[in-house]
Amino acid sequence: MVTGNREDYLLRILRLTEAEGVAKTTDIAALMNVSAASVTEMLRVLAQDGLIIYKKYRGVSLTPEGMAMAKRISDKHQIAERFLMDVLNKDQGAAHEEACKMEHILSDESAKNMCRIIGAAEVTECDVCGSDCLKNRSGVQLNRLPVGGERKISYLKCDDHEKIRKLIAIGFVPGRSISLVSRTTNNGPIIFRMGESNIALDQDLASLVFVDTE
Amino acid sequence: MVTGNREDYLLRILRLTEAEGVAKTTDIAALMNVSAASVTEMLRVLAQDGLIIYKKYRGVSLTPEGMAMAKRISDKHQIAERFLMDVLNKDQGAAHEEACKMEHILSDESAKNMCRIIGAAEVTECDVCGSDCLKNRSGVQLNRLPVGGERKISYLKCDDHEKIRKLIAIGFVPGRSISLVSRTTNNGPIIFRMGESNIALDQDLASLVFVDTE
DNA sequence: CAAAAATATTAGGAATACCTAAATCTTTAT
DNA sequence: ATAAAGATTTAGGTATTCCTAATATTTTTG
Repeated sequence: MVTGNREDYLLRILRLTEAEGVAKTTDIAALMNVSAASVTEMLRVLAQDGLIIYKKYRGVSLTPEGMAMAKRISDKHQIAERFLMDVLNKDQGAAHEEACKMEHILSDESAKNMCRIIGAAEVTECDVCGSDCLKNRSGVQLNRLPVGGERKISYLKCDDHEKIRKLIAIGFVPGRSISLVSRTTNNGPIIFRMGESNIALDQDLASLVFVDTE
Repeated sequence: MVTGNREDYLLRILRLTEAEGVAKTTDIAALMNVSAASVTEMLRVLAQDGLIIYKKYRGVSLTPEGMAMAKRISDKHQIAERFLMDVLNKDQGAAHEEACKMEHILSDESAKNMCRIIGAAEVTECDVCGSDCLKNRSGVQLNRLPVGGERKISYLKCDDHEKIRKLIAIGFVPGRSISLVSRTTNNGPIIFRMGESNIALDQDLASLVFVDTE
C-alpha cells in the first residue's frame, strides 16, 4: 500500500531527478525536512515496492511505475494549485501549500473536472487527464453556437479569475447541457437554456465558455 | 497534535451524539471499521487532549473544544461535498467519499470561498464561514415531517457511508420532492411518496434525510 | 594517496494507530 | 438475584515513520 507519505517521497525524487539527474539521500532529506537516516529507510521500502531503483551510497532513480505514480501526483498538484488560484481565489503561496495536501487525495475524476474549469494552456502532457487536458483542446465557444442544438459545456477558458468565478456561480459548469435559445443582433446578450431556466449572457462572457464540438 | 485520524473519531462521536445522545465504543468501532479495543485506546488519547469526556464503560461526550473541532470538520465536509457535486459534477456517493478526505485538509479560507460559489442561496451559521454558509439548508429530518405536506430533499446527513449509499440507491437524492404518507406507531417504518411510488423507510434511515424547512 | 570532510547507512528507540485474545464490567433475562 | 450475554477494557503485539548516535563509505584535498 502506497501511503500519502510515500507519495511525497516519490514526488521529491521526481523533482530532484528532473533538476539534477539523480536524487541523493541528503537532498531528499533536506526537502522533506527529515533526517538522512529516515530517508535511507524509506528508500529501502520504496525499492522493495518496485517504485525506485536504489543502490546503496549511490542515490536513486524512479522505475517506470514509480515515474508514472510520481507524474500523476505532480499533475494533480499542478491542477489543484491552479484551481485554487483561479477558482478559489488563493494566492500562489497558499495555493501551493494546500495543493501539497490535495495532490494525495484528489480523485482522477475531480482532477479532470478541475482541468476542464481552469482550461489554461499551461500543463502540457498530463497523465491524469490524458489527451483532453489543458493543451490544444477542441471546442466551440458558446457565442458561436447555432440556435437550437444542445451541447455539453466542455471547459471554461482562463482569462480573468473574476469572470470564471462569475460563470461558475451562474451555473456554467463543465458537463452541463446547454442550448442556445436566441441571439440578439450585434453584441447584445445571448439567451441560453440550461436545465429549467433561461439565462442571458454577454458575448464576452459567453466566449469564455467552450462546449463539445458536435 | 490532532491528526486527520483523530479528526475522524471526533466527527463520528459528533454524529453519534447528535443521533443517539451518547457515543458508545462499539458504535464508534462499527462506523470506523476498527476494533473496539482500538477505539478505547483512541478515546483515552482524545480525553487526554481535552477533546472528549470519557468515563470508562460509560461512553463519551464532546468537550466544548472537541465540539468546536468536530463541527468545523463537519462543516468542511458538507461544503466540500456540495462543491464536488455542484461544481465538479460528481454524483452524491463519489462526492461524499472524496469529501471525507477533503474535510481534513481543506483550509478555512478555501472552504469559505467554496461557500461563496455554491452557497449564495442557503444561509446560516457555519463555524467555518461565519454567517454566510449553507449550514441552514438543514431543515427538518424526514421522520419529523407532518403527514401530507410536500417538501424537497435538502441533503443527506453523513453518518455511515453504507447508509448514505443505500438512501441514494433508493432514490433519496437532494432536490427531489417527497411527502409523508403515513406513520406507524412507535419505531416502525414510515411511508413516503416520491414520484409515482410509495416507499417505506426505517426511522433511523429517515432521520438522515433532511428536507427544506418550507 | 592518505586523512579529513562530507555523505550515507545501521542500530536502537519512540510515537501512532491498528489487531487478537483474555479479562472485566454492565445489562438482560430467567 | 444471578448467570448468561453483551459491551468494554487490558495485555501483548505488529507496522509505519520518524529520531539520534554510531558506523561505514565516498569524495576532497593537502
